[in-house]
Amino acid sequence: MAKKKGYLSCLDSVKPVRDAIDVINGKWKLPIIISVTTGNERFTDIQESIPGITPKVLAKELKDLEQHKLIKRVVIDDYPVKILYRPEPYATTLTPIIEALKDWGLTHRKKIFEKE
Amino acid sequence: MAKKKGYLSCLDSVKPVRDAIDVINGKWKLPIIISVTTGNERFTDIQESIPGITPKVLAKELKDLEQHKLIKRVVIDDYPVKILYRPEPYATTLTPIIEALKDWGLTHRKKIFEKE
DNA sequence: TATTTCACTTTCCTTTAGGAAAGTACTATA
DNA sequence: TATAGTACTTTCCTAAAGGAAAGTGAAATA
Repeated sequence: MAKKKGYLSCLDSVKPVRDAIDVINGKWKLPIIISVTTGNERFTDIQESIPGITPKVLAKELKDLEQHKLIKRVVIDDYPVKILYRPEPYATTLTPIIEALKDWGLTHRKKIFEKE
Repeated sequence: MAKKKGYLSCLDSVKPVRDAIDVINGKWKLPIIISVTTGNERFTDIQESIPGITPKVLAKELKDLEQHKLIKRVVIDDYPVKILYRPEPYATTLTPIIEALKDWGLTHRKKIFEKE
């Protein structure tokens, strides 16, 4: 019983970890975050900055990222209207995690390919 | 050109980040890692410790985790042979990342559900 | 001899992520 | 009037993840 409880309380950390991973998971989330944070604002600019992405996927991922408050869709009411995508300051809270994942991923690749 | 180079060098971090995420991604990787590190060793014990997992998925994920050197498949040559799954010390290098993801995931959930 | 346990594998099916190509509604420009 | 740009949407398709259920082969137990 004590063992089972211990296991279940460990499982409690699975959900938030999954929540976090889901935000940056998928083929295009990180490239889009990077593109927007490096200054690309227009839909077509973002699209052209990421080779291979289709407008369908970009539209869907931008909505996702907006729901997660990482970017903001800004409508500029000129004639014609402009639509800009801008990074939210909140997006920077992801940076240390992405760095940690990057570092681990780099050493892991070495670990896997080192002589057995 | 400087801008494009900047973008491309940012993209260089996408691959290692993906490498890292792939290791812990999917529905069952974390529960299995947790189950093994908390002491479950036998296939059926691990299976029973994770509600809902099927033997097919467990077998596949255990192979994956072994390839990534996070766990070890140990064959004990008694009669009958026993097969044990044990965590590798290397698996602990994941802990700070999982903790960071958990913390970010928890605050993120609050952020998303706070009044707009 | 029959049943059970262990560690899986096999087959079939559904769901989800993502790609390719075309279309759309509006505006601007030649 | 015709073409081009902007920001998408729609439809159709494929591949991969994962689930359900049954099967397998060897050894242990009743």
